Amino acid sequence: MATVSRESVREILHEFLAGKGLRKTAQREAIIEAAFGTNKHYTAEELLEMARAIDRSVSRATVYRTLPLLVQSGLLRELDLGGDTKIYDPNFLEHPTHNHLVCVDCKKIIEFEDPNMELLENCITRRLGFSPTNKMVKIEARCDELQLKGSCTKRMESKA
Amino acid sequence: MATVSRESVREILHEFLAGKGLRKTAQREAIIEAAFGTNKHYTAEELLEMARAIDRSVSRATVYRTLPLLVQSGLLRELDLGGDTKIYDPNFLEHPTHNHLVCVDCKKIIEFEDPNMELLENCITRRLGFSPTNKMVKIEARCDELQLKGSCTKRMESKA
DNA sequence: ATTTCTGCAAACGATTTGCACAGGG
DNA sequence: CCCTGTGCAAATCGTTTGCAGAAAT
Repeated sequence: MATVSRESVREILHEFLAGKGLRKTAQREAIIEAAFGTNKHYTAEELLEMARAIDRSVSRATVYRTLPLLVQSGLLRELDLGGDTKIYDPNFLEHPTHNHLVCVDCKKIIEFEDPNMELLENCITRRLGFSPTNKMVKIEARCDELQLKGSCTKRMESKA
Repeated sequence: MATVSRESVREILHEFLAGKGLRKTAQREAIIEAAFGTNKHYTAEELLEMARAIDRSVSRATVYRTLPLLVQSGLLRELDLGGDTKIYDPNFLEHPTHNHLVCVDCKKIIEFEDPNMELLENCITRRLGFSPTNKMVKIEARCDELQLKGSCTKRMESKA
């Protein structure tokens, strides 16, 4: 699935940080490693756990301070899928135009890409006088399980 | 703009509340009056102010306890447009399928309806095994001002 | 009378921030 | 060395909740 190597991500990030006069620290390295060592979504708290598995000294504050940097770099996407926790998605390099479908009950997230949607988004956005930059579409819906059984199996295991 | 009368809203809501064995109180009346006395979006805090203008005794807690009821009734829509504050939209009776476009900078919200988008949403949603219920699309983009001047006039006056 | 509602203030949970020290350049 | 980065713990901010009294049925 990952067509962009971990190395190039690290490289891009190093350039990005260097360009901003930011330093290369063990904690940031660990966070970066954790952030792009998966292609699953995660919360800040989950990223903290993952980063700590690499470097025990990483603190919550540093994760929260580093996340905005990763987002600014363009390699990480911050998703507001409802709920009180932000979700981060490391899959945008490979699928820059993908969107999200979220089950209203179990919050299961499905990523999808659709050229028609892409096209239509652009049309609508322009028609309304906006510039189609940084678009982001979320569709809330009911997953099959919810539709059939009235509740979702995944409901308890989901974190957001 | 408002084709659904305030009276029918009140009626529907009374039935809804009665059906749940809920009581009709002065505070709820004030909140309902405030919530549907406008067709603009508002936050919980803003609704509190509006409701207090009608009945000074309305408290923040009651607003927060009443909002979910109004949402359940189907007359009020809760929007997660990013940011840390939920936004409520009383315009869904008139425009049940409308979506939102949000400026990434000034957070200006534009409502739009588009039959193609509607159709496409349904197709995609079904294709992915979800049921097209309770859909909700948000497009983040840059408004004209932001694009041209690099910042938005509305930036300071916007609340969310 | 019984049960739901309410306001108040304390509790909450995610995120942010002030501070003094640690550690890159 | 200088200045940024860090962990810690306290602070925020929107929202939720426990409680005792108030009001609706």
